[in-house]
Amino acid sequence: MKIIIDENSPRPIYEQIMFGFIQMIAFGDYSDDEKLPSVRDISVFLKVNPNTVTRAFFYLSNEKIIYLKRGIGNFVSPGAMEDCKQRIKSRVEENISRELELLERAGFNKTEIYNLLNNITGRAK
Amino acid sequence: MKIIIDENSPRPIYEQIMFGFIQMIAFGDYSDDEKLPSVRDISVFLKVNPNTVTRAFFYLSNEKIIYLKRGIGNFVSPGAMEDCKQRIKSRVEENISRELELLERAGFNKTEIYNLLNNITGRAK
Amino acid sequence: MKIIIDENSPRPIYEQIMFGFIQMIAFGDYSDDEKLPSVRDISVFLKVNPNTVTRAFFYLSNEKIIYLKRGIGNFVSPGAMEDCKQRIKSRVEENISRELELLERAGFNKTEIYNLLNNITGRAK
Amino acid sequence: MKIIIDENSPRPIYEQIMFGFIQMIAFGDYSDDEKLPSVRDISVFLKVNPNTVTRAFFYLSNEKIIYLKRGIGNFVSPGAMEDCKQRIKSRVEENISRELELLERAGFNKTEIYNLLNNITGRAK
DNA sequence: GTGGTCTAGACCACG
DNA sequence: GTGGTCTAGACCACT
Repeated sequence: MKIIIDENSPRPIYEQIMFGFIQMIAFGDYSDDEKLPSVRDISVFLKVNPNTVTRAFFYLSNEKIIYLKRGIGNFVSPGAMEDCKQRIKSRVEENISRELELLERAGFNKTEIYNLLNNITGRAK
Repeated sequence: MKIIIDENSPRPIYEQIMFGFIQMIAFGDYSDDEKLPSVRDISVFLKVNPNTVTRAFFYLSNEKIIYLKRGIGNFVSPGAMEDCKQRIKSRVEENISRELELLERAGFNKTEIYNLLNNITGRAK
Repeated sequence: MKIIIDENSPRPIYEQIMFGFIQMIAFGDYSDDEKLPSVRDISVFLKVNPNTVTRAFFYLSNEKIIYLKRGIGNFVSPGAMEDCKQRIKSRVEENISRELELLERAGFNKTEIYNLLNNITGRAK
Repeated sequence: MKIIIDENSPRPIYEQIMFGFIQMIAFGDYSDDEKLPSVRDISVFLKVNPNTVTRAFFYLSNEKIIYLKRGIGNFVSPGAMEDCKQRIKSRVEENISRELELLERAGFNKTEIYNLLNNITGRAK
């Protein structure tokens, strides 16, 4: 369970949980039709109210990333891994595009933008 | 006035306004000690509650980007342009870093990330 | 065995099973005092927890549609066929009435409702 | 406000509220872009917890039947009336179809089904 | 004053 | 033991 809750983040906790599972599924920590931990276990582990976890799971099942078997638990939908990777990819693309646009609108020129990007990826290596 | 309010964005409206001014100042639309439009005019123009504009200005003056002359109006702080460019730059760096980290944690490899970035900057040309 | 379980239906599985037997008895698939399949066989066949089948049978025997001989099995109560047909009929009447009321309350007029009904029965032919 | 909560219904309260608004909008009680009562007011009126109302509104806005203006309230989406009528219609069609199928599978013949339908619509007149 | 989020905790249906 | 629903009530961001 790789989720770490940042209580001070402006993002709601249920969203952090939700995204945590998207990441783990994309990473392959849970495979198709594998059972996820129970709502109660997660809530204890993350020190969070069960309702908050339920909410996260609700969104995930709404998005068909997980499915529910009544009285049994929540399971990873088949094909969810690819779906999650795709979601993350498009989210990232969108956000980076927006950020770069912002630079342009603020008067940064191509070279400056290019350097900035190099800087970031260089650090990451 | 280049600000466009997206009511459906999860970002608060006051923040959109605030950031709009940061952008315009960075771009050079307003120079040092130039008077900004009145709260009232802005609120009418953006079809927004005057309180919301006031809040945006409150934060901006808190950040020393603008200053208030009571009874007269809000003015651009000297040196605000450079300050705003810096703010935008570091914000962008931070955000892009975070997004790239996310890709890594989701199991994307260097090549995939590199291609994705190329894709975005390519499109922007 | 004509029962098909829809795991995704909001209706509980035990109810689907229960209603499946009511249907089969009404249709004449089982006659008075005939032995029903064992809980175990049904649970295997439907890929369902035996408890769930037991619960369905419990309600059915509560309703005097079937009766239990301990250690032997469950049997169709004499006269159950007529009973089941009646149950189905009144259930259907009730439900259709409710649905039509709903249309009225939503502002549909007599003609629209008439057409809608025709449409459905037409299709069914 | 035409909603009446049936605490004993198997349907969750939030769903009853949700459907109540769908009905009222379909009926024309609220028109495009009209503000709905506040969550708090509704919760007081229906003697229900505010969270429950919030949940109903959440689903409605998910379905684009209403939209939210932050800090102001919930509003009817333009075109929601037609949408709601359509939703009700297809729901009703689906349910009635299912009920009639049931009759057939239970061994009722065309004439019996026809009479039953006549009976219901006759009563309704 | 508006809705959004969260906690604490309860009860219930289901398997 | 599993999740679904609900209450009571709190705090917060936004307008």
